[in-house]
Amino acid sequence: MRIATYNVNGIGARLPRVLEWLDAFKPDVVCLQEIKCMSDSFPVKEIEAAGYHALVHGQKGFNGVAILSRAPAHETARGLPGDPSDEQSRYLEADVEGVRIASIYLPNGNPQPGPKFNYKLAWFDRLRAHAAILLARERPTVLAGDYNVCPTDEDAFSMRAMANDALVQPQTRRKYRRLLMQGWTDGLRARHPSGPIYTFWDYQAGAWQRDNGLSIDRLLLDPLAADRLRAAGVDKAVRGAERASDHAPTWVEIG
DNA sequence: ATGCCTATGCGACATAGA
Repeated sequence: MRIATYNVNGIGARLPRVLEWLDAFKPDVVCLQEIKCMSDSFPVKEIEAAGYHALVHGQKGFNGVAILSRAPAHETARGLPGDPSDEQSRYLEADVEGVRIASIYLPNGNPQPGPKFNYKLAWFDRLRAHAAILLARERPTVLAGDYNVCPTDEDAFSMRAMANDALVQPQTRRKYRRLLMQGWTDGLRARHPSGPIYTFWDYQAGAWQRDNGLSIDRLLLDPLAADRLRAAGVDKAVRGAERASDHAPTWVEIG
């Protein structure tokens, strides 16, 4: 079973790229982030024609997550629990063929310090609280998404360029590390333990051409899913296409 | 030191991204 996460940066602009990629790589489950549309504006017809079911948690203009799956998906959560006043669509969760899968769009948090950074850190705390509940179920679980954190210096092309960015701050890294320490395995790093394995390249300053990337899209596996981990990777070539997202699809294969 | 680029919205520039 191949599970992918892909921040598409607007499904309206990205649909041709997504359909090409689905046809070429045929992932079983796809967690999308930044669809940037309302749920009823999502191109369900086109996705279904490509052979996928679609669960959509949208929002006008910004954010928005979805889960695409070849097998039917049974929704288990819409929105991250813990703050009823949070109206941003950044979390969707479902069971697919016995695997609990979450599509996560963790807040960016820039500029820092400031209210957006505080929101990011608070969101991280809520995610950790919910993740503990998922772990306690002791069922195969994959938390897939754009975590908006470079966990180590190796996950950024330049620490000098990123020094003031919310993605590399010690507070951000601490939250991510605390999440992992609950018992999650970072599937991408488990299969690529050292060196750059970027998943994002900025549109600006020729970042793609210079390979100035960041590694911020990850899939976290509970112990049962981690035991079944076969492979992990980044579909880097997708980033080089015309009108590409600034993120590349990132995936794990579990047996 | 700043902006570089891209997507969206009821738009004619602003906001957000990372």
